[in-house]
Amino acid sequence: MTINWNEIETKWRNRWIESKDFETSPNEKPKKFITVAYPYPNSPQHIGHGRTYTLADVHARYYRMKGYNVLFPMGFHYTGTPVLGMAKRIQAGGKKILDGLRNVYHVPEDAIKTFVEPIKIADYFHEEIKSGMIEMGYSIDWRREFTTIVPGYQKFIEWQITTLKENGKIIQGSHPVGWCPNDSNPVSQHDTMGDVEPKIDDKNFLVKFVFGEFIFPVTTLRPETIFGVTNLWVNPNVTYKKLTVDNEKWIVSKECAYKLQFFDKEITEDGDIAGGDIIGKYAKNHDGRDIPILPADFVEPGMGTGLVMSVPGHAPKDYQALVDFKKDQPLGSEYQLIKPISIITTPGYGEFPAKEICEKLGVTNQSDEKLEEATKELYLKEFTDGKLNERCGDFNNEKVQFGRDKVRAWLAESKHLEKFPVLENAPVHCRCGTECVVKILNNQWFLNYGDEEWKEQARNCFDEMNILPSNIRTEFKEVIDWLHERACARQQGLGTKLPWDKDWIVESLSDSVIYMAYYTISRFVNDGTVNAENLTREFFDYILLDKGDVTLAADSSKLTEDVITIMKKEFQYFYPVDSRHSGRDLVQNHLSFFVLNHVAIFERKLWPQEIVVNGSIMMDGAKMSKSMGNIIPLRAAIRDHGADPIRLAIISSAELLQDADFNMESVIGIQSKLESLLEECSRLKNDTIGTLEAEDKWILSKSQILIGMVTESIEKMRLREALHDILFSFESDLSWYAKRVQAKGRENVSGILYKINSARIAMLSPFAPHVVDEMWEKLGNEGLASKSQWPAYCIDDVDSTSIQSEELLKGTINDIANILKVTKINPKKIVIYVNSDEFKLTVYRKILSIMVGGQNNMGTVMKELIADPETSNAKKMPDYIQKVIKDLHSESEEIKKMKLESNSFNEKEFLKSELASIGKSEFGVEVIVYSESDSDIYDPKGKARHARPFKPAILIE
RNA sequence: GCCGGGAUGGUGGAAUUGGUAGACACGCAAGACUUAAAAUCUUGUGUCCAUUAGGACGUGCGGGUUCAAGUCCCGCUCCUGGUACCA
Repeated sequence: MTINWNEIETKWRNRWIESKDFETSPNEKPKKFITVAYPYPNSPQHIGHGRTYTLADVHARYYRMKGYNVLFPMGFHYTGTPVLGMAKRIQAGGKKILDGLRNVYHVPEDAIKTFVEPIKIADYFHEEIKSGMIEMGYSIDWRREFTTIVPGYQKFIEWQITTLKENGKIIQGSHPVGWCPNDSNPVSQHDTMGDVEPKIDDKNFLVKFVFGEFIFPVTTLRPETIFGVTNLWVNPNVTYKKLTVDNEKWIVSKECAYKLQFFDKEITEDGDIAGGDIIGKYAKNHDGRDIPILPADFVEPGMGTGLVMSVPGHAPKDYQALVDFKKDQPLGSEYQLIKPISIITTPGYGEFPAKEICEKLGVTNQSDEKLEEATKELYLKEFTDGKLNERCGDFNNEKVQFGRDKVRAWLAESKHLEKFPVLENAPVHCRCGTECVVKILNNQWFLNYGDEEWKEQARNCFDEMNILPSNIRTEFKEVIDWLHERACARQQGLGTKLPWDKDWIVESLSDSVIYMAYYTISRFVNDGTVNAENLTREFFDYILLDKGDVTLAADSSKLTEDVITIMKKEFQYFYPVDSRHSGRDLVQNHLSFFVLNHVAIFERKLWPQEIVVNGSIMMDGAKMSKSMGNIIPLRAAIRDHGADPIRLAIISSAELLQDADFNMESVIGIQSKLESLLEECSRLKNDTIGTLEAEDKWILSKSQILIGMVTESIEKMRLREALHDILFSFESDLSWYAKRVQAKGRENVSGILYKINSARIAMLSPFAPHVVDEMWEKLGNEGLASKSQWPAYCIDDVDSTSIQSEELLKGTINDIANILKVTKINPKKIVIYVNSDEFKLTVYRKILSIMVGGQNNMGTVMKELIADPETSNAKKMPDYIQKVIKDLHSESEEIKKMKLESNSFNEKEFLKSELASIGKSEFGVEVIVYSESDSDIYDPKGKARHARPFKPAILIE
């Protein structure tokens, strides 16, 4: 059978929409509130985006079948800058982006024409993504949909940010950003040529030397080396500038003077000074030592301040420059007395590591390229393994990696040091062509995530929360420890203005942290019950925080008390969030902020209950990227292969946190699996079930076990495993059952198969909802599978005796087949000997009980056997013990437990009645069963004595 | 660099608390069916040695703990996510 996926999917999707299956309002049932991070609509969805949403949808559908009233809503995150950059590029006729829109995303020309306006881009992809979500069968309550720039949402964000400010979570300070001097705007990846992210190196510092009335600032990444300074380097060919910087007189290069303009300092220019005029003089360092100023051509005016401090003991470049310099100096010159100063002790290096490494690598002069390598190697080694020595005063014996920060703090305190952030990956160019600089924004607004008390509350929340998979918990812990102030407003982009400072827009990762609460309100905004103007501060305070009272809220919002009460009930019913799904890339930001903001705003009982994190999707081993290369648009994939096969392929490709490698072969495999399942369902009928035979009891028990396992897996969001069990593992049980039924020539099993498959199909419904509703219909069941009850797992329905007896039968058949394979005998007669020795059985069960307890060492088992008077004679049969241990060792924990639980049964009777049919059909000869103690036993080769419980001896002639 | 996560056959990946490593799927090979091919079905498939029986080795590398290590500990190598105005 070949399925027309789109036809089936449309049929059922329409059915769901007509009966408003996913429109969820408060009722008397217990609720689950499942949310996913909403998408940013600047491109169509591809398979990779589909993963998180599909996982969440399966989760939602599962809970719905479990009897919960499940709310699964969706919004669209318009906040931010990417569409601004896109619009700019489109307006400029950027070929790359236009090609991408036309050829990869297949956006119609009419739409592209409108894309010069950022909102139109978002609107277009919003609809595109929404259509994809509908086509994927996501069970979303679309009545609650919103974008983050609608007035109602903006009111909500204003309330949120005001509340945070009043709770003392927002502070003002300075912050370095990448900046375009031409546009007077911060630049991000989307604003630069080549889409490079301007990276700011905040670990770069400026150290001040005193030069007469002037300050002589040099930059360094290693402030601790101040103790090892022997001289300063100045380029003799450069003309430097004299500046007044906040009441200090500085000498810096022209390039540095330009950069300083953006550092929030008051600067006036006082004229030039030639490098040559400074050389040969002395500057004083932090402790008043006279430091000679020497010439060096390698000093680049564009780097740092254009002035360099020389630490020849530990910096290979400085060492080599000093060597080169001394060569040109007369023998008696005082400069010949300049010697490197050793300040760091590093294992593997002597007093002057810079000298050693230069000699090791054979560096010949200061323009030698090997100096880069030498610097890198030594820098790292000294950082990780080095210790400051006695020349470093109070910092003697500090490890470099800790000492550096202490030295920095100490120098900063005495005003000898300040920050000098630089662009790590300079030069970065803005799209306008201007080279970007670092700008210090001094009136920046921050969320104070560094606040210890706040962190502690977040930790409490995490401690109580369910985190799936659990091994990501440590990462959250690290993130909370490491978080500090984070800018929460920016100067451009779509979004909501800061209520108290309208020059700023609430940053996109700060306006998306507690919006799940807004889903309970948006329904009323969308249907016109309330307008944005009604959403006042007192209104939100009353509904979300239970502050004030209904009268106050009604007065302020101009709404009736009834409406407010209904809305408050809606919020109280659905909140808190029961599960939040997201990709792993959001752990360090969104998900952590989500928790931090909840604990800052809401009372404890409204804190989130669970976070589920999934890995990304790879395509043929490579990450799917927006650079428009290897993406598969979701809607195209649905059209070509069907939504259900895509859903299953996404889920079955990897466990939750693993990166999933998506490939089309698996989609094809899944399609054929679903096709044969649908076919099977068309054949089965709800016949009455007669008297149960051994294999019927077994397969019914196995299906109960399947229900138990699948339910447990889904609870832990181990969806790959659950799906695997439903589709594949259980298949092998069914084929064994088919073999047994066929061997007996039975025709009366349709009712049993119907029952089993109904449960199996129902469990598949959250995963492949469309085709399963079709299967459900084919089975002749009432209603929809997606609205049916999740199959109940009942431990009492598991017949452990039938499981172990069937295992015995399978094992015996297997053993016979193995012997036949090895011996290549063409069997004429097969004889089975069953154990009947009571003592052997007692010992067997004793060993079983020991092994279920976790022990399986021969010595331990033997000791325990001997200790028990009932089995102490076992010491005479070590060979038997060893074999039994081996037998049991190869069985799963569950089987062992079941064997132990169930009372022993009559092996002989069972094998006699069941082995005949299957033996005949498998091997084509009669299989005769004897008990070891039977008087009429046929045992020409004396095999019978080898029989063990659950391991009959076998004779083949 | 720092903070996380990871490395298992030809491939994707199982092995959940230390207890048969390689489940399951793909691929490949042989066979059946077919004029042929595709599809389907059956069988085989970690490596090496061995005609067989069987044996040895084997989870990135080097050590260690344990009766037992893919799993725990120490030291490396490589890959990967994040690294703060990207959503």
